[in-house]
Amino acid sequence: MASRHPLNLLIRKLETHSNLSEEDRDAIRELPHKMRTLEASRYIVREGDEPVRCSVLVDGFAFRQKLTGDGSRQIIAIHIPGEALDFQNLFLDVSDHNVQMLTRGEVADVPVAAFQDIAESRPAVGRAIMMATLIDAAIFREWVLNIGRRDSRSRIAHLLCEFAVRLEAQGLATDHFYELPMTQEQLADATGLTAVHVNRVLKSLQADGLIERNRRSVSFPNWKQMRDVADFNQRYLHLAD
Amino acid sequence: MASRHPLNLLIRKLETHSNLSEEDRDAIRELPHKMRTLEASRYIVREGDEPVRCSVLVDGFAFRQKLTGDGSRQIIAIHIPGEALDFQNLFLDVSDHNVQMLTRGEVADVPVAAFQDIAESRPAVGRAIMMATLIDAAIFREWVLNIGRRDSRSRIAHLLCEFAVRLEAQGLATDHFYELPMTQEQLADATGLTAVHVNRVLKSLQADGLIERNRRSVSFPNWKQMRDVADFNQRYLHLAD
DNA sequence: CGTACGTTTGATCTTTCTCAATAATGGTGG
DNA sequence: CCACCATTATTGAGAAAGATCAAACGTACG
Repeated sequence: MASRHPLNLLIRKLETHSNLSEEDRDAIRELPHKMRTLEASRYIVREGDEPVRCSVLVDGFAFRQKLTGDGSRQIIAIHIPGEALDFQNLFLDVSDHNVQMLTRGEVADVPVAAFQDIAESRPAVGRAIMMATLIDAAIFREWVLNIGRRDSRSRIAHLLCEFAVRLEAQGLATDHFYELPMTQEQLADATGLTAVHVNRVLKSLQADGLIERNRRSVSFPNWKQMRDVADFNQRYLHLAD
Repeated sequence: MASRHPLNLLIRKLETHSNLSEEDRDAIRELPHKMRTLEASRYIVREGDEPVRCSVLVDGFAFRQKLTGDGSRQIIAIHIPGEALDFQNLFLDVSDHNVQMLTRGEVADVPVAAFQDIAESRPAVGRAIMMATLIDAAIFREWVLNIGRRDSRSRIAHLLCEFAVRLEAQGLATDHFYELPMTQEQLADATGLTAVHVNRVLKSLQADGLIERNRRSVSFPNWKQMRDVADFNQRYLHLAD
């Protein structure tokens, strides 16, 4: 059944910002690929690697990460199902950062050449891939702003909002409610803060009725107010409609 | 004379990470373009704009910038002559950030369609443009790390090192000596600090013999040590050789 | 020569970090 | 199903980095 195809999520993702024809979609489904199940924290790309294949995240979550010389970690991006993890390195000789699984999950490994072929033979697909890559860059830019110029409260709120909107766009959450697969330590590495401080900010957001937490799930009783606190404007995500 | 051609700098830039043939270079020189002289702080792209042309910086410096809701500014990237300022927006409908001149300078405006044509008709050029875009993204990632996880001293040192290496790769500086066209206020907006603190850090770097300043020019008496303080590793710039 | 902008300095305040300890949670082997 | 262990979350107290406020000093330029 077509809806079970592992690359359907990639199609859905590409269609949040471009238009594809039925033939384009079929061509994507016909991409050769091999499924792999990966444990949490397993590396998918390591700094210094030459890119060999292109992995599409099918199930679970992943993140990009860089380390400073003294070993502290900065999470640069979080990836959700349907997103390709290697477009950023596809045309470069060596990877300049790491990509790791955040949770247990599955990836579909597609040969680089197959992606290059489809991008050439189907201009709409090529354009969609280019756009997805540029939107990743737009998210990096927003993260620079978030970490450089927002205080810890807005910063964490912004991350939570971004995640909510991206999950909903991808059909993986509704009503601003979702499982947040990150520990407070990881949240800290994503926001340039410490885990202790993240804990305090989360509690304060909760005390103010801006978020509700239960285990790892999060929801926003007052989305509008939350968006204000987060200074969140989704333009940079370039979602259609 | 060919060496005077304004797009030669773009060619030089593209050749720091890809190979182009003589025909590719000629085709770039034949791109239709119109020169404009712009004053410092003049906007080239504004958030919300639809991209219409693609400007290549020929002389002077420019920067990318985003603002928070309460008006504080984060500089996301600095651009030097030879770099294209609109690749990041070329395939997206609306710009999600601003691009402004840092100093007085000149840009060559190239019609978007001309860039798309050359990218299609000359695969090596298309690939070089793609790579330049991906390297911009790699620089954004390093900035996230820099702002998120380095202290103010390393942070500023890192910015100064990056600038030195990029200028030298582009043939615009030698021996780790250059004119830094930024005020301390702008340096602060680029590093997520305040101008006052930037001033203190610069003085301290100077006191420790790591930098020498004279007006706006900077040099590094001890590059190796500077690189250590900055935790600077140029891999993310993906320079050939 | 005066005005605007950029730099420098001092004093004080805040945010966030660090260190340390305790509590909760989840998963595992028996 | 239970006891145990490792990880994650929570809390408090004190320290530090960097911000803020305010003023003085330089410099460039009309």
